[in-house]
Formats: sequence, structure tokens, C-alpha cells
Amino acid sequence: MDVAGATRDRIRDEAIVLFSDRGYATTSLREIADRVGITKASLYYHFPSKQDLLVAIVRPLLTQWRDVVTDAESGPHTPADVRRILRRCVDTMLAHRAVAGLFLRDTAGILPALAPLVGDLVETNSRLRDWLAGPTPSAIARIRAVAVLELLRAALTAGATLGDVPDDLVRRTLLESAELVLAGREEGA
Amino acid sequence: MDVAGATRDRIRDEAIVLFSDRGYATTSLREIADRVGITKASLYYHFPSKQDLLVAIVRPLLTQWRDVVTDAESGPHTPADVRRILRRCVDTMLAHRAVAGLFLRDTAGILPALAPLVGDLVETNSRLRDWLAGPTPSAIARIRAVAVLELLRAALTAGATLGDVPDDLVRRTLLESAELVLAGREEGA
DNA sequence: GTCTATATTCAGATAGAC
DNA sequence: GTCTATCTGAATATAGAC
Repeated sequence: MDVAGATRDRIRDEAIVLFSDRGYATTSLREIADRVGITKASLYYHFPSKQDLLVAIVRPLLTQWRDVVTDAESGPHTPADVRRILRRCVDTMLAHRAVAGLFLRDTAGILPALAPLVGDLVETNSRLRDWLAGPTPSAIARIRAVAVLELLRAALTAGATLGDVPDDLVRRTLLESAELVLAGREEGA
Repeated sequence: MDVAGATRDRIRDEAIVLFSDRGYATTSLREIADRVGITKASLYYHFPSKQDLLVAIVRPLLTQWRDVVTDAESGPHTPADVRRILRRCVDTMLAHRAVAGLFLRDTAGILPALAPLVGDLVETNSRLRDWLAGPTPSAIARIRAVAVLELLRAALTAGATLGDVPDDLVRRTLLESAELVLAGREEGA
């Protein structure tokens, strides 16, 4: 009664956990195979190399992330648009929570193995940053855009560090914070 | 005319760059030795193991970080205190910029090798988060504290991604943003 | 303090039987 | 699809001469 690709998915899931827990480089294919209950050789039947396994893990997130940015650039930059895009950013991170966490926790370890995709990713993030900063941005606006993208990471870490807070409260609080940062200090206080 | 410890320092510096560029696990001691212009065996004269090298690299930052948090807990939680502590956090990150960057970029790769220090670090960060959230914090206040700590990372990434912005502008902008996030949306708009 | 070996271990990857 | 068995290379680490 095995669905096609069941083993493949189990490999993927265990690999995500191990990679993000102990790092991509330090995790051996033997460990992954052991957890799944198969041998290294069987693993190689499903993924031709360790790098291919990583790429398969990461690609869905990168694809959706790129879609969000493309969407952002296709429209104007009203406050409502900014809010909509920020929300989609957070939702994308939460939808691919485990993979996004791997990205945040093992950046240096992963990027070399993702060399073929890294150019696209860097460009995507750069375009998102530029869009968030708005048309003809000041230096301060550009710093704020960087700060907002860092801030959104809390969508992934808040649950882990705080324990019990519900996703929805995290999302609302972070979106509000992001908007405050982008708007900056109001004049006249 | 060699100052005592000159080779040791050069090893440390090259290791920081390589570790944070390609990850701790993937960087071999041979690569480090090659860059310094010595052999692996000589490197082992200065550091008894790869792990000891990493600990020597990381400890100064952790010590100072702990000092900041201890200082925070020893005083009250007025807006002026919060501002002072946030500033010290940013300054600490900037003072140990390269090491802090290594920490952010290779978390998963590094933590297993830092096992003896990790307990302290986790506790320190947890205490800082609690202090920032203030006495008897709401769930939202705790999320905001997490968000602020993520936001401060931009002190390290802003320079790299934006290129030319001066440190001081980054620091001022981030401190202002952090305060806005902690204060939250003002009522009555 | 630095060198040239070398011991040891374990990774990623392949071949071929079942 | 999964197995056993094996190859190959490179890594950390050590011993001992200079």
C-alpha cells in the first residue's frame, strides 16, 4: 500500500531535521539512511548525490519566494501593497517552516552546495529589499528595508524560543512591527 | 621582530574568514594553514584541536555579550536603560563583527562544536529577551523582544548588502527601529 | 616553532546480486 | 527498490626529526 515516492519523502523529511539540527556538512548520508531505516545505497537510488538531496529540499521554498517578489514588483508601492507582500513573505516562511529554518541556521554550510541556485536567490532578495525600500529610497529607507527582512525571521524563531505563542499572534505582531519600522519615527513628539 | 602570539593571531584571523565564508565543518585545517603559510602540524602546536581553535575564536564575543546582559539585569527597565542596553548590544556585535557574522551564518555548523559553551549562551540570550520584554510582559511584548533581537542582526548584514552606508547611520537607524518595535503601535490613530 | 611523515577514521559514491 | 561489499579520497590528529 505504499504510495509512490513515500520513501523519498521520508528521506527528505529526516534530512531536513538533521541538516538543520547539526548542519549540512556534518550530517552524513549514513545517519539519514539509518533514521529512515534503509541503507546508504538505497538512498542513492532516490537521490543521485547529497547535493541533489539538498536542492530537492530547498527548491520549493525558493520558487514560492521568487513568486512573491515577482508579484511585488508587478504592482505599485502603496501601504496596502506593502502589507500584502509582507504578509505573503511571512506566510511563505511559515508554510516552509522547516526548510526556512534550515536556511537561517546553516547559511554558510548550505550556500556552497546550492551554488547553481544562489545567484537567483541573491538577486531575488536584493529585488525584494529594493522594492520594500520604495522608489528613490534614502539611505535610511534602505537600512530599514534590511532591518524588516531580518525582523521577519522572528516568525521562525519566536515559536521555538517562546514555546506556546500561537502562529497567528506572531504573524500579526511581526507585521505591525515591520510596518512601524518602515514608517520610521513620526515627526513632532 | 615577531611579537609573541603573532602566528596565533594570524591563524585566528584566517580561520574566522574561512569558517564564516564556507562553514566550520567544510573548512579544513590544511586550508587555514596554507593561507597562513605554515603546515597543519604547526597549526596544531598553537591549537590542540580544531574545536579549540573555534572556541578561542568565539569566546571573547560571548564574554562581552554576557557582560551586557548582566549589566542589563542589574538596573531598572526605563526607556533610557533599554536604549543604553540596545546600543551596547549593537556595539558588541560591531566590535566583534567578523565573529558575530560567523555566528549568524553558520549557527548549525558551529553549535555542536561549542557544546561546552552553548548552555551559557542560550541562557544569556534567554535572559536578555526576558529583560527586553520588561516585567510581567504580555505575549505580544515577548514576541516584540524576539523581533528586536532579530532586527539587530541587520547591524551586521546592512553593510554587506547595501555597500556604502556608514556604521553610525546603521546604528542610529536600527536603535530607532528597535525602540519603535518595543513600543508598538500607539493607540488612537 | 615548524617541518615530514604517517596512523586512523569516515565520508561520498559505485557495482552488482536479489 | 533495497541490499552487501567495496573503492577512493580527504580529513583530523599524532610522532618525531630539525
